Parts: sequence; C-alpha cells; structure tokens
Amino acid sequence: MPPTGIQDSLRGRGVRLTRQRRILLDLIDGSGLHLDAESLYQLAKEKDPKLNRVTVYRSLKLFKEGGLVDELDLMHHSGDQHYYETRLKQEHAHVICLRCGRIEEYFGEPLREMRRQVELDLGFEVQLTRTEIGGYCPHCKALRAQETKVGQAVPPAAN
Amino acid sequence: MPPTGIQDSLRGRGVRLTRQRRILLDLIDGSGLHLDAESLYQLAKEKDPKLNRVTVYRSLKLFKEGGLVDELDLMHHSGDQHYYETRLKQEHAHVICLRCGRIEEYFGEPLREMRRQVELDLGFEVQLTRTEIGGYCPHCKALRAQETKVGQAVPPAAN
DNA sequence: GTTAGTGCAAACCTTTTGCAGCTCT
DNA sequence: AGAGCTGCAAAAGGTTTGCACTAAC
Repeated sequence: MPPTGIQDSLRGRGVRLTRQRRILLDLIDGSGLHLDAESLYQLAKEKDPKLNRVTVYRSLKLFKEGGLVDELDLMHHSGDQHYYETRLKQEHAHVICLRCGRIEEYFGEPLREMRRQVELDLGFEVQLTRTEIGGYCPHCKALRAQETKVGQAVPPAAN
Repeated sequence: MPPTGIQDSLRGRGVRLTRQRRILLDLIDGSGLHLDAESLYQLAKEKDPKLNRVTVYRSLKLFKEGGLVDELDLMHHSGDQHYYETRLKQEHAHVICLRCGRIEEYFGEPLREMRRQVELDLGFEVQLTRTEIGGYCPHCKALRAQETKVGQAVPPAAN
C-alpha cells in the first residue's frame, strides 16, 4: 500500500520515493528495531541484491532531513555507528544496557518538562532531543553481582 | 600542583599519571570547553610537541573508564567526532545551537527525576546519561526569521 | 627491574564524494 | 527531456592496533 504522510514529507522538494527508499523505510518502520546503516544494508540486500550501501547512507540522510527518522547513538555501546528509528509522535529516551545491549524506551513527563524549561529559560527554539541512558538491566545487574562475588570474594559490606 | 582525587581515580589499577596525561587532563579541565580529540591534540602539542595523537585517544579512553571525563556527541553538529569534558558532580544536559554551534548547559530537576524513574520503573542500575538538545539559540532564532523574510517574502501569518 | 606508557606507521571502520549511466514524471 | 537517483570506485574523517623503545613506580 502507498505510504500516507510519507509521500508528502518527502515530496516537499522534489524528493522521489523510489523502490530502494521504500524498501529502506519499510525496514526501519517495520522492524521496530534500532538498526544501524550496515544492518539496514544487509537486510535491504535481501530484498534487492543490487541495492548499494551508499544508497542506504544517502537515503538515511534524506529521511533525517525530512524528519521521517531519528538518528541515535545508543551510547556507542557497540562501535561508532549511528542507529535509526522512525520518528514517533511522542518524544522518548533510550535506555541501553551496557552489558547485553538491550534497549528500553522511556516516555516520562520529565522529558517534556525539560524541553519546556530549555525553551523558556534558555530561549532556545528546540528542534530535536536525544536522551540516552546507559546502565545495567535487571538481568545483567544480577549477573554482575554474581560475577563480582566469584571474581574477588567480596566481604559482606558493612552497611 | 599534584592533582588531588585524580591520582586515586587512576591509580585504582596500575594506571600511571604521566606527563602527557597531566597535560591532557589540565587542558580538559582548565579550558572549561568541550574539546574533541583533535583540538585537544593540537593544544597539547603546544605544551609538548612530541605528544602523539594516539596518546590522546588512549588517554581519553582511560579517563572515560576511570570516570574522570564524559564523552559527548553534541548532536554531531560538526562532524562525527566526540567531545570531552570533566565529569561534574552535577548531572547536566547540553543544548546546542544547530546554526552557530553555541553550547549551553542545563541542570534542571527533570534530569534527576528521569534518572529516578528509569531506575524505579525499568529496574536499571543507571551508570551514565547523555542528554543533548539541538535547536536555535536566541540570536540565531532571530537571524533565521530575517533570512526567511528575505528569502521568500513570507506573508504575515494569520495568527 | 618490572610493568605500563609512548611514538610511529599502518590498519580499520564508518561515512562521504565524484561521476557516468539509469529512471521516474 | 530533465531533474533526481543509483551503483561503483575511490577517498575522507575519526579512531584503533602492532610493535619496538622509553619512562614511571
């Protein structure tokens, strides 16, 4: 089915919605994942073996400019690539487990409050925000506690 | 003067505080700026012409691991480098002007509230956060309004 | 004296650019 | 026909690695 608002979003100034771009948008949107350019390229190649890595980068740039996707760093927990996701209506933060790479999303009110304050107090016109929180997920938190015990016979903390 | 808590912070596990590292720490700390590896290298070379770019990268990595400095992306407003600053006691966000590159810091309560919620609601053990807000500073906001007028004779918005 | 750190050169990974041919409209 | 897009090859930007020598503790 022909995408709805996407057409308009791109067509803004002579940007065409080609076969390749459709594939890429579908992947970014459909997967619900946070893909980096290389993963996106690998997946796209399955649908069109001719599709070039360069086209992926060029398309991502366009999508970004058009406000269709957001670029993330995800704390660079796995190299220096960027990750991409469909821009949601709702602003949110990404919470990354530094041990297993699991990613959670946080939608709390403080995000909006912060934006409001930056606009009012600093006088900025906010265009985009990127909030990333690195830590250990419940699972890895437990594993780390174990590892510490095994690794160096932790004395029971006087607490 | 010999740095205070820094010694301890590094000496944790056999990390030496060499002449080169002292120079780098002084620059990061003293400048109060947000320097990237290359700028840091250029400045460090003035104090020690032999100091190598590689040493800068290796030292930054150590400082990061030791919790002495924080790594920032600053919305990649000027390439894909990383920027570094002394880790402050007080968590804060960076607000970047996408037009002139000016950087402001934001210390509001929502930052702490957000962290609290991520720990309670998602059960994460938060280690570090990185909040970046891109937009237009008051000055550039005004300039942009002008540019728009000149560029395309905006009709007075019915508002 | 030992262990860690440095400089140099070369490699690496991610992303961008130049250009000729292709494709939507 | 014409503007925009693609693929390919090559380059660029930022960072890391291997190794022999040097310096800190």
